[in-house]
Amino acid sequence: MRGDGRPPTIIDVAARAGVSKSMVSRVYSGRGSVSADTRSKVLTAAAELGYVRNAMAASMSSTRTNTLGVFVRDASTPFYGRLLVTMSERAAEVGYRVVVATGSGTFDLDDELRALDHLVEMQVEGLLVCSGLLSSSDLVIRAARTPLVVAGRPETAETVTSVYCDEVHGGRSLADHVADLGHRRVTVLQPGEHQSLTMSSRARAMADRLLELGVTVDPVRDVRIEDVQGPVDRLLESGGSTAVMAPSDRDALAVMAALRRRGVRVPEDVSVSGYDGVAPLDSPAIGLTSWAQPLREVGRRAVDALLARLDGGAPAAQHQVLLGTLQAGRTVARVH
Amino acid sequence: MRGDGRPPTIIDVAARAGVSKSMVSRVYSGRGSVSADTRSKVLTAAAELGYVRNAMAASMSSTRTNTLGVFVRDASTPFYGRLLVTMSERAAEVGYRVVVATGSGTFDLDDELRALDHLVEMQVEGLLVCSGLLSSSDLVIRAARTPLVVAGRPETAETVTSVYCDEVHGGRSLADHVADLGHRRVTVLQPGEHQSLTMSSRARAMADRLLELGVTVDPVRDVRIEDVQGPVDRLLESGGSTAVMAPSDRDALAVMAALRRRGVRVPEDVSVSGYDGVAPLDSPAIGLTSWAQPLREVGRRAVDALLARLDGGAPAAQHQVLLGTLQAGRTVARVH
DNA sequence: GCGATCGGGTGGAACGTTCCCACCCGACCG
DNA sequence: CGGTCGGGTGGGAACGTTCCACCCGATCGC
Repeated sequence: MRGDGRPPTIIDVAARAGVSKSMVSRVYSGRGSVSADTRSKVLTAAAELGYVRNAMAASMSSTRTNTLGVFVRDASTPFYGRLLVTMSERAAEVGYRVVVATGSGTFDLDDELRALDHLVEMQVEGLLVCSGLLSSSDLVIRAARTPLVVAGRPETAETVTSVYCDEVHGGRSLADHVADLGHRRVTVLQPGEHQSLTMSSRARAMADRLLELGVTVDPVRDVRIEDVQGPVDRLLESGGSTAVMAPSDRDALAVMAALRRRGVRVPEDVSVSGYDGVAPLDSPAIGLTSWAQPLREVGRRAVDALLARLDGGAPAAQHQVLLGTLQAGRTVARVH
Repeated sequence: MRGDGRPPTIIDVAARAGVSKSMVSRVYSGRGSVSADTRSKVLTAAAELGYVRNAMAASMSSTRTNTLGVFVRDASTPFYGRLLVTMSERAAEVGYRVVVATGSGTFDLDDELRALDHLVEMQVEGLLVCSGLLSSSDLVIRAARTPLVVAGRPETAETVTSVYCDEVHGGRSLADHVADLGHRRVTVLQPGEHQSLTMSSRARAMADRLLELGVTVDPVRDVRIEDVQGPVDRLLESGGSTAVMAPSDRDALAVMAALRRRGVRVPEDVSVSGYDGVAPLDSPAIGLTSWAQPLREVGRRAVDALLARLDGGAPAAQHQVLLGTLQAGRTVARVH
């Protein structure tokens, strides 16, 4: 060991074990052949010294990091949290490490781009991006350098692979369910495209389908979750709609809170539906009616798609579209 | 640029800009002085080449990574998710990067230890650990090499710094609330210490306080969240308790689901309380009565405590204990 | 019995940065 | 007017691994 306080290196271990540093490297990297005798000498010397391998130096030298970068918009939400966990699980299964960058509610576009660039600087071999905010062109630039897979939101750019759910199918199916239960006039919350691509498209699908079915739609456009009270109050004043379809579970919860504040019962007086099907709102104790996205499947497939590109063969870009399932809860009641 | 397909390095940039590699390094690391002219020459050359800095090589050479490692037990839960996001936010504020490792529901102790060791191998300068599973002695060993802060669970070891909430205060206060509302017989779900240190101690505090107040306690020990139906059924048969206190919001939700399955209304027939105060159950739409832990504060302070140790001065180990606040919802009703 | 093969081993050159030291030169000081 | 200072610059030695070329002796097929 060196005199100073720095942690021991393979050279220190080699000296103590009486072998060359190459042997220590072989023991730890698992490449090349080592006799049982040498291996145990190295291992005991390492244990005595308290040696731990320097993964950075290793990948610096081998120019392989065995690491995937995951960016999620906000890990504290169940949607992205679930995606993050499945991805890191799957990556671990196939022998990759994961470096995670997460934003938060207050994160803006520049922050997200910076976080993404950080990941690239850390020499990740591939990038998994989960965010509705980043624009396609921003991603294309980065995808030129590092293989990139977008998960959880549609992406049609040629050079970017993506795995996502069919928002139109989901929105229409959920609208079917609401109409089936007898609702003839429905308020649909429709965020703008600048707020979220996924939410606006699923909400548009809901409205379109309802109209097709002859249901009257009260559209509320560009509504933000913080001020959902106003639209809800107006809905109650005009008194027409028997149901509110929100573009996400989170929005549905906000609507339910606003209704409750006015003494309106869900679903006896007004029905409410969400979208995403995230925990814990799917619990029977709450019973939110929603459209469940197969997030585990999305996460798993996104990792696999990225790996396929990394391991060579895979075509430049492929787009996998998954379907979800109806989560029929208690917040949408039958009307007569 | 080199002939092969490898990404450009500072040497390539230097050649193109007509300066030495030292200059390029200075421009990107911000250390040392560079004339405005040289800086712009370097920057344009870099842009033309599509150069991105290799963060690994940089920290390899400087033996400083500017990176903190965060381990959370399961990022998909709101509790750990919140902790993770606040920590990464705070770290970003003070100029550190974060490498995250997350387990999942199926993660066992060995997996957690491996994940922790991975983080250390990646040369993080400090470790933030959020998990009720890891034993104190496992952590002490790792803390010897890398400064380590435990967040969200009590830790009394000498060499480990910790930031956590006072479980006894919280448990007792919540018990006070339930007793105040007139409940004279209460079922308390008490997990074993091997399941979770925090949950078992808060549950014990609840039971103790209720007994002090002359309330009859029906203890249910070592209950697991999957089979909460049995205890709930027995409670209904014996018919004594007017309230169930669960050791977490998640457990409370499971109890509510089990009650509903038997046609029992909450809170009209039986009251239920949780613990943690996590989103989205704190929404007025749901109104779960709980004890809210100041997770943002825990996360922020944990990062700051770690930084204090890194920047030298801080004492070997300090333990910060925070208090929570009552989240009075609607799931615990007044009884007469 | 002899070249080919193979398991086990060595030493040194990468990998892409940072950091230290040496150097130059113009400005300022006594 | 010589000496000192400091901004700007270049060269080379780290940093801790992996990987490659090479070496040695034992076994193998013929």
